[in-house]
Amino acid sequence: MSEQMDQTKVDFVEEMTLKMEETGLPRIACQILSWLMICNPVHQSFSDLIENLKISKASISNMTRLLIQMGLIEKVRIQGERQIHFQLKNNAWVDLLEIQTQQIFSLARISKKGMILAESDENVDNARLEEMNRFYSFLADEMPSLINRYKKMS
Amino acid sequence: MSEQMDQTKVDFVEEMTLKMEETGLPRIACQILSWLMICNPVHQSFSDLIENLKISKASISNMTRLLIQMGLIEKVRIQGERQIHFQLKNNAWVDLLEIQTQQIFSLARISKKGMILAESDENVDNARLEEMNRFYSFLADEMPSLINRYKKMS
DNA sequence: TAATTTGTTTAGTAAATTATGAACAAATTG
DNA sequence: CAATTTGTTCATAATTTACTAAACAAATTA
Repeated sequence: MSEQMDQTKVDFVEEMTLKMEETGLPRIACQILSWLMICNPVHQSFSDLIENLKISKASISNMTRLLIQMGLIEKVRIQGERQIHFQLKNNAWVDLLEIQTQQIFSLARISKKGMILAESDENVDNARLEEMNRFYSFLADEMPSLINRYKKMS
Repeated sequence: MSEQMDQTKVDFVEEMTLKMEETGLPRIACQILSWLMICNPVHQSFSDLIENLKISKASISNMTRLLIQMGLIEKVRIQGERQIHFQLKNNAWVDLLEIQTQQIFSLARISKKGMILAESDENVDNARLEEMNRFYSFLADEMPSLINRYKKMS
């Protein structure tokens, strides 16, 4: 029973890891993140991660730092335990989308800049830059309120 | 004057390329895409791209194929010209977001699957999977209508 | 303070990706 | 049909990234 559940967990980690890798995140970061979705307890030490994911200490050090920088996980101190523990942050996924929304702002800004530059050149057809800017300006407007709408749901 | 405008274009291509590279797209694909935002005429041949971007024929062949697969650009035949030409597709950016929305569907599905698996194990705290699923289900619901709202704008 | 545990950093390797020149194939022209 | 142009594919070079083992530093314990 415990054995069987472990296999189920391995499968889940593998599936979620594969999907997350598509975003460009390194494999081991994806494995750690996926494991932290389903582990028991919710916080895991270096040795927990080594044992369950079969990865090196160095990778854990590096990839947890990356995930912390991204705002997806956090370090926690557990009463009576010497080792550092890691756990998924509350609101990790919302925070991630908020960061990605910054890219949308950048693309709106760049396309606007291009429009202004191209306006002074009558040989350049501005339609492409205008369409890009119209779209990303729309998203830049809408994403924050979309996210707020989610946050206000209880 | 033409010289000066060229420099402005080079700067735009460089800035947009740097930003697009953050998404993980190869540098040359980003350069082609950026150039196709501002070139005159809007369609460009192999030799146009080689001349303006200083990149190899082989890279153009490979990276345009990638951009076509992504739905961002298209091949066009120009009346009286032998060479294939490439141009930015209409609605490229909206189409791109629609593809990215597929990822959201996947994450909603995976987290749901995890919830179901974890329910049968009383030792696993389901809160993390539930939060992830609540968020991506929300987005999976909302993104299509957000995109439709944009499409209906005139 | 010596011994042990814990975590980071360094250094090196393995693997994957990106980009190119050259060979090749296909189409067009004279 | 020979010569030229056009675009793809192949082989390889260059770069980057991911990962680990081992060295190291810091903290804890005995």
